[in-house]
Amino acid sequence: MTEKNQNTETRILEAAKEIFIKKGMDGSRMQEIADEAGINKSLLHYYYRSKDKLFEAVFKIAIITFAPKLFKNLNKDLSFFTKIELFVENYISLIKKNPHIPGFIIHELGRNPKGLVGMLQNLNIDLSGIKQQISNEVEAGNIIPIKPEQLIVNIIALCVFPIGAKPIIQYIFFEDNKKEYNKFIEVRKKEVSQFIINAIRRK
Amino acid sequence: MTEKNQNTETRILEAAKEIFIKKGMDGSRMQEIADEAGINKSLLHYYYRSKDKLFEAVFKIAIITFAPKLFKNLNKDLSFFTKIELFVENYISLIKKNPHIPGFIIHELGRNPKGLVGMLQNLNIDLSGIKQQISNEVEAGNIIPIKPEQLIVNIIALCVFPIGAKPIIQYIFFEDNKKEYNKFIEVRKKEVSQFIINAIRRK
DNA sequence: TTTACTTTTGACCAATTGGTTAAACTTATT
DNA sequence: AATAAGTTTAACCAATTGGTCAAAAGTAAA
Repeated sequence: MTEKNQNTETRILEAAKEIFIKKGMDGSRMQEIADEAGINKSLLHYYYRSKDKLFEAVFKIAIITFAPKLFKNLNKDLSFFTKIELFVENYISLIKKNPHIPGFIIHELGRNPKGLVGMLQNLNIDLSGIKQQISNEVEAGNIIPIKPEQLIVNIIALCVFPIGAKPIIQYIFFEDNKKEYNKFIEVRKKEVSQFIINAIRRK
Repeated sequence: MTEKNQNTETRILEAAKEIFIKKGMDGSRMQEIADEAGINKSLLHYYYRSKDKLFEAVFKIAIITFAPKLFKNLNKDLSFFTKIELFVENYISLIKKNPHIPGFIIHELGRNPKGLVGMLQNLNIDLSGIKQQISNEVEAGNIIPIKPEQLIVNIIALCVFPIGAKPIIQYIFFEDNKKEYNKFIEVRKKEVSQFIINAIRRK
């Protein structure tokens, strides 16, 4: 693989990511992706044989961006609540940089669950560590009784939804004022973790 | 308008709702909608002139289903926390019956914000009542200081996200076991409101 | 330079898709 | 029954789209 080859392949993937994640599989055109990458449409088929193959590559990237290093602070020597604070701040920042990814994943999974859910298997996401830690905190009486799945989903919901649903929230609450909305999200980086900690802390 | 006309028009709208909300504007075919409604494709254009017009009708229905009677218990003579409990239970039940609507709205708004956000104007959603009530509760010292927008978004996020993201959650947490996932959602009808109340109640 | 190989392009194709149109069929009115 | 109006259908069309293919352009080795 020559260097120019690599460049082209990367440019294609970057362009496909941009278009697919914004418009979805069905709303994206191979020609548009080629234009975005600044190449001939035939080259798309030269590197990735079909639209489906190209989409698959982008979908994997989206999942990896969305699902992953959530728990990079998990093994550090920090209190449970501090970990929550770090996670919330990191995750909101991450989603804010890729605001279309949640909607993209949800829409595409709803459209083709069989084909795409299977793709998750390759990424073997392991939550046993964090689940165990939550159970420990419950047993130690540091937090109220709560199923690990419920707490994890709550945390992710509070981080992801407000950014995924940006257009509605920005319109309904802030009269479509982008700056007001951004301020709203910035505030959440601190407040969401306090909200969560209040909810689960033993009194 | 004769009765048969009404029937046909209704059947078309029902079919369009089914298809559009599941597959999105770009992924839906007029022929498929016609088949679903059991009529000839030309009839779609006879009642709704174009795909866009038909989509617009469906999108409005989706918004109305999603955004609306959230606050039907708002004016009853109940405590603030009881209202939250009622709202959470009602809203989760509502979304559970229409699980594709959140993803649909988010995806379509992301695809065409200019055209569709404007459509929200017609529905003049009024949150001033609930916002005022939250402010009152804060001032009365019944709940911790929190901006009404933050609390409302938190509540909706905790209700909507776990159902909108069903395929992922069902796969990651419950090995794609539908019953386990359903139990998970049922539990949330009670637990989410307790989570919220814990988070905001003055100690 | 010649040869062999990869990369890139333009021209082209078959299938699909939203939409049109004229004719057939219903229904109500006279 | 005849007329007029709305309703439904089949056949058709132009445009778009994913994909193919052979030729051109670039690259490296001989």
